Amino acid sequence: MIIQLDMQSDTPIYTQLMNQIIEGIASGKLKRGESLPSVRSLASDIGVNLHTVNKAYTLLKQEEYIQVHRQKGVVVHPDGMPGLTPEYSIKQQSQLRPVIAESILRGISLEDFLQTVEHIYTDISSPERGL
Amino acid sequence: MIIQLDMQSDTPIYTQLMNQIIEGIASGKLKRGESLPSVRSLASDIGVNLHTVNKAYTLLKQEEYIQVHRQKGVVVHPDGMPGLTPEYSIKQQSQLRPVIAESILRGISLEDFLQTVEHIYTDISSPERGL
DNA sequence: ATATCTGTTATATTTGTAGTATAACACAAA
DNA sequence: TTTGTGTTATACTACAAATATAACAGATAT
Repeated sequence: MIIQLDMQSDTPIYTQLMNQIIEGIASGKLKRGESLPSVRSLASDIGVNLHTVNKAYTLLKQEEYIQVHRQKGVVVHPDGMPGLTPEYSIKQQSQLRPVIAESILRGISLEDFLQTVEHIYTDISSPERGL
Repeated sequence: MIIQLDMQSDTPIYTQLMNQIIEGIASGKLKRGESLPSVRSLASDIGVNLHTVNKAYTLLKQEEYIQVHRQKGVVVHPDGMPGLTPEYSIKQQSQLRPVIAESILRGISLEDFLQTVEHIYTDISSPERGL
């Protein structure tokens, strides 16, 4: 999987990494049990420090999106992803609320907002598949 | 308007302030031209430094959500809010994308996600009105 | 066995942001 | 002239992000 980083972004590198891996799993480009690069090789590839990658992996592990074996390396969680937990539901709503509020402030209708969401949703879940 | 801050949150205070003022405007609790507390009085009220409030106000001014007069103080922008600009559209999508990706990863259907969004949207735009 | 490749842990350092603490300036109203 | 605005400047502490090395622990290949 190709990782694209924006070093000028105010989003931390480890967060950008997490987001891209999450989107990779969500889109199906990364499948259950599939291997991810080692912390060192990925760090080397994208030109960042080992610890930056390690932080992203550690957080993804905490959320049970990936598994880490001491010698086998890092793999997408083979048992599948966790579902909609109460904790995630709270996190999700606290992430959405400010975005929705600002959109309302700018006069964006519910219908338009839902359409934007739907567009992004389908864009992520229906990637160009080289079948 | 009552401001509620979470000093334990990893969201910066000035961001929490911005979010609450934005939601206040979005909900109609804060109306066009309505006065906001001075930087000093608000800072004193919520127990933070003058500069923290000033930073929130400065950013809200940059987005044209409020107006700042040197002596009259701070008011909600009297000319109304800016609409859906291209810049905001990009910002909005970059905020939504990671949330949507993670929800897809956790198996949340488009319909369920849209329902969550709709719930938050109506919750913000239909506050308890003491008419 | 012994290199080698994993993740992991431990320090230390640099850089930038968040937040605080004072102080002063510019301007306008009382 | 005093007072209350926003504004600006400076300095400081605290913390997070990121880097730089180094070493440790475990498993695999040679």
